[in-house]
Amino acid sequence: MGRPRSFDDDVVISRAMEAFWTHGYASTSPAQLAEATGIAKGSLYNAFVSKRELFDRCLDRYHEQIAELAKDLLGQPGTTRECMGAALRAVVDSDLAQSPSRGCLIGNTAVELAGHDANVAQKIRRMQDESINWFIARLERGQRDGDVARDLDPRAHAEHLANTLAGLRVMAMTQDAPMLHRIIDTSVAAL
Amino acid sequence: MGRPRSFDDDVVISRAMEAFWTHGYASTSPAQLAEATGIAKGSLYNAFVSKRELFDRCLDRYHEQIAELAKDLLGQPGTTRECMGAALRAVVDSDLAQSPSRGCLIGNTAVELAGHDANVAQKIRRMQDESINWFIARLERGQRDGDVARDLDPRAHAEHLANTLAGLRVMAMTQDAPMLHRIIDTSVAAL
DNA sequence: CACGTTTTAGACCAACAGTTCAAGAAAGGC
DNA sequence: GCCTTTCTTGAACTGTTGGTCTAAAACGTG
Repeated sequence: MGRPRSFDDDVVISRAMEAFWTHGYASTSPAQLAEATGIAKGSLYNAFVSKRELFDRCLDRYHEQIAELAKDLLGQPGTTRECMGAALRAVVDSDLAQSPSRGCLIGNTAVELAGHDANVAQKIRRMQDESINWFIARLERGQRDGDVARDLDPRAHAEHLANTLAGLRVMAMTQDAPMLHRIIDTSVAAL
Repeated sequence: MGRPRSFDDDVVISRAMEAFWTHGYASTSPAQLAEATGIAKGSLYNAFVSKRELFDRCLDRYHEQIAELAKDLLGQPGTTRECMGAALRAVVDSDLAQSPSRGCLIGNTAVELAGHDANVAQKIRRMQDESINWFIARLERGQRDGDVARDLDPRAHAEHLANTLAGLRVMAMTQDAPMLHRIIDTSVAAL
C-alpha cells in the first residue's frame, strides 16, 4: 500500500551524519543536507520531520559506529597498556588523516548544543558514560590477566582515559602527531 | 578631529566575547552582538569591520584573560602537585558554576572553526602552545624546588595536563563535579 | 487496472543573516 | 561659525535559512 520509499534511511542518515560532523549542527543547512544525501529537501522533511530530529538520529548512528570501533580496538591482543595506547593512537591518527579535521561528533555536539539543550546534554552524557564503561571493562580484564595492578581503581582510570580521548580529539584539530602521541604515552604510563 | 567614539572598545569586546563564548561563532548574530554590547549594528561594523574580525579580537581578549588567570593559579603556594590540582579544580568548578555551561572559548573555536580556517587553526595552536609553556615553567620550578622528580619530562607532562584540561572543559558540559574531580586526581597523581 | 496511499521535486514563505548606506550628530581646526 | 572629519543610527538590501505545501508520479493491492 502506498509508494515505497526510494532511499535507504540508513544510508541517508550516514551521509547526513558526515555533513553534520564536518560542519556542525548550526552550520549545516537543509540545502546542504539535501545535497549530501542526494535527496530533495521535501523528502528529507517528510521522512525525518525536522533538521533536529534528523540530527538526533545521526548522533545515535555515530554512537553505534564508535561502539563497534571501541569493541574492535579494545579487543586487540597485547597488554592492557599496549592495547589502550594502540587504541588511542588509532583514533588520533584517523582524526589527523581527515581533511578538514572534524574531531568527535559527540564532543563537538557537547560543545555546540549541550549548554542550551538539556535533552542533548543527557544523551551525550549517557554516551560518554558508556564509553567509560568500555574502558572499565578492559581495565578489569587487565586486572584478571595480571597486567594491571590489583589496587588500581578501574573507574577513576577509565574516566581519565575517556577524558584524555576527549581532549585529544580537540587538540587534533590544531596540533600535530608527535605531540598527540606524547600525550598518549604519558596518559597510558599511569596504568 | 571627528566625532569621538562613544564607547570603550575594550568593554565592547568583552561583552561580544561573552556572547560568542555562550553561543558559538555561527550562532551569534549581529543583532545579538548589538544587543549584548548595547551598540547599534552599524557602529559595530564601523568599528570592527566584520563579524569575523570582531571575533578575532574577542579570541585575543579571551587569551589575555586566561593568561592572567593561569599566572595567578600557577603562582599559588603548595607543592607542584597540589598547585596543579587546585588550578584544574578552580577552572572546572568555575565552568560548572556557569549556566548555561559554555566550556573553553579556545577549545570551542578549535572545534567549530579550526577545521575550515587555517588562520584560526594557527592562532589556536599558538595559544595552546603558550598554555603548555605555562605548565612547563611550573613543572621545572617543581624540579628546582625538589617536589617533582628530576627525571620527569616537563614537556610531556605539560602537554598531558593541557590535554587533560581541554578534555575536562568538554566533559564539564555534560558531567558532574565528582567525576571531573576524580579525573583531576588521576591526572595529577602522575606528577 | 483502477484505487488509495505515499513519496517526490520543486515552488513558495516569512524571518533573519551579514553587510551597507544615507542622514544626521559631535568634536577640532581655521 | 562654518568645514571637515569621524562617529552613530535605523533603515534598507541581498541572500539564505528552516520549514511548508502542492501537484504530479509511483507503487501494492484487490
